[in-house]
Amino acid sequence: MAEEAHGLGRHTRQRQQVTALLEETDEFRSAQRLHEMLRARGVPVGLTTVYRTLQILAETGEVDVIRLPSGEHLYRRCSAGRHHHLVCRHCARTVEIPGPGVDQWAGRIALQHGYVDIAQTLELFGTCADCAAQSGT
Amino acid sequence: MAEEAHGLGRHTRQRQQVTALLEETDEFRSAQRLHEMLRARGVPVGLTTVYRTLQILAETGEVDVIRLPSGEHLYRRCSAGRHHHLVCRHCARTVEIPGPGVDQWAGRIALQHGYVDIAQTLELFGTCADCAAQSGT
DNA sequence: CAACTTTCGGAAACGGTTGTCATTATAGTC
DNA sequence: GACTATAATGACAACCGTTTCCGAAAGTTG
Repeated sequence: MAEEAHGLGRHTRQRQQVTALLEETDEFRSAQRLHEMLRARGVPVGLTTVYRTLQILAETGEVDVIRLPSGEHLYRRCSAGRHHHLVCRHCARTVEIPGPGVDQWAGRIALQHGYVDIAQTLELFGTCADCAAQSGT
Repeated sequence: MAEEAHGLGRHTRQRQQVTALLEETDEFRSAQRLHEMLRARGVPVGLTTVYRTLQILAETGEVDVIRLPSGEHLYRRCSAGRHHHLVCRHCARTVEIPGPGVDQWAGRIALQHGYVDIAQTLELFGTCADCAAQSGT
């Protein structure tokens, strides 16, 4: 029997590389960027595979996903616990915001209106101190 | 001198039709759907124009916009005051949630981390009572 | 090692949205 | 009412991140 500690099925070289790359930093990065980075370091992996791997990891909750206003998805290794993100819209620097309170609030609201199976999308976008300083002066 | 009560520039037949259609109901509808509806009732308007008009209306805060997980945008005439939406993921029935509290919370968090110029995206998606009853039984 | 199954990955398709640009409509001015 | 500068229109093509297709390659099992 195979070890299924992760949501992925088979233990392939490509998937290992993707997850390894995600482990390296906390930055949110797009699928395309991750693909680029792997190619740059000589790992021959297809863009399709990167997308698929990230999709699986996202479904099983092993990575966090946020969606930029532009529509592209950014991925990052997941830290434990329910939380939201405060993301710099220029450099993507991210701060994690523990947000159990928002969940409760959402659940309460939903119940009041008879809605079930609630999902919420809460992300905060802003300009971080560094980026503000650069463009400001 | 022209009347500039709205954010739109010239007062064209097409833009009047789009805004008029938005006034009719509170439903969230996509640009494509609005376009379809206008054509169906014999108003010859281009899809591009509908997109552009909605974009302007959204920028000037005259319509609310939400983004579905699929990436498509839904528009609806705006009601006054800061608020969020509880949207049924099946029928798009929407309840407005007054949410000044979330704004304050977001502002406080952002300040703590030195972020400025904050924008937040908070939408609640769920299944409304009717839709839940239909699929459940 | 052989047989079987999953995964890979290049290329093409997708779908909502935006850009292009010649044509048309609008709103001040004469 | 015409005239004219200028903004808006709209058919079509381009965009762009993402997904699908499907034959080839690699992983897994017995």
